[in-house]
Amino acid sequence: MMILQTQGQPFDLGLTLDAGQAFRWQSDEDGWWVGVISGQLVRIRQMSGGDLEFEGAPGPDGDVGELLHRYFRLDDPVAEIYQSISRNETMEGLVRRYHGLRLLRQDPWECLASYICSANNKVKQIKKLVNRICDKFGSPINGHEQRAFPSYQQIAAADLDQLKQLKLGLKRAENIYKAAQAVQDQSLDFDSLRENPSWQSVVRELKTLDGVGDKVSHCVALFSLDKLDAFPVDRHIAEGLKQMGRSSSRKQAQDYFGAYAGYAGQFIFHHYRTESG
DNA sequence: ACCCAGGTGTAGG
DNA sequence: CCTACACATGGG
Repeated sequence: MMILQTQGQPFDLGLTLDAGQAFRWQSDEDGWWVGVISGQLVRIRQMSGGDLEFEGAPGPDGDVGELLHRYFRLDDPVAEIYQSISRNETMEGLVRRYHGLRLLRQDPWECLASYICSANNKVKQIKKLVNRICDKFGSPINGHEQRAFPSYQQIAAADLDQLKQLKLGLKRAENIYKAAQAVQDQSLDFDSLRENPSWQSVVRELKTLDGVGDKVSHCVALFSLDKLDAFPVDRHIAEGLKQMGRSSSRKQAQDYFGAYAGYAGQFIFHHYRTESG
């Protein structure tokens, strides 16, 4: 059993994993969470002091502790971020109430494909679709029931008809398939998008894909490409902004919240999703 | 049966 | 810039 220290910083594992940004985590008994990161099965729970206890075999992408540290964005200046997004009393309240809610740094391809599935779906349904994709096309993990999220190479090489048989709805099978081709032929390059400091150009690139509009492109930029000023607006966030007495225009909200707007959005989303407005 | 869901694309003002 | 609507699927 290994320990990952959170250094006393605000970090709530369950809140973060259950806030509708990643779709493959399952809570076990006794507060354990099971998920797959970089093709590696990980079991993790938060101890009473706040530190994280985890187990998982080190894989080709290195030490699991380092993977988790990266995945959970433990380097984020969270105190500064929470202060920065507390721009009004409502936000102060949300930051206090959901103290320890964090953004994740997900794999861009998995994030993109998952959020193509997210359009006009409930979180519970998105989880089902994503797990269906894994069960059908993902590589098995050494003797576990779970499978990895399929690589873009695996999806690009898949039979489109088999992908369609997963009943993903709308044109998601085609759109995910075409997105995988784009990543494979490097017309879409996640590494350069991550290095690009401008969320605008990242969003512009992502939106050239079918099934990727304003909302999904901002989610991918925020949740996987380190664009913390990206600001996805879905129906919950639009409702939250309205109740905050603000315009639900994405751009206005983004300007209002500033460099860490995406963090603000996650608090708003979580609150108005779970409290149903 | 009707309504909704972390929207998108298209068509028409 | 805006609004209106169809779209596939499953759950309440």
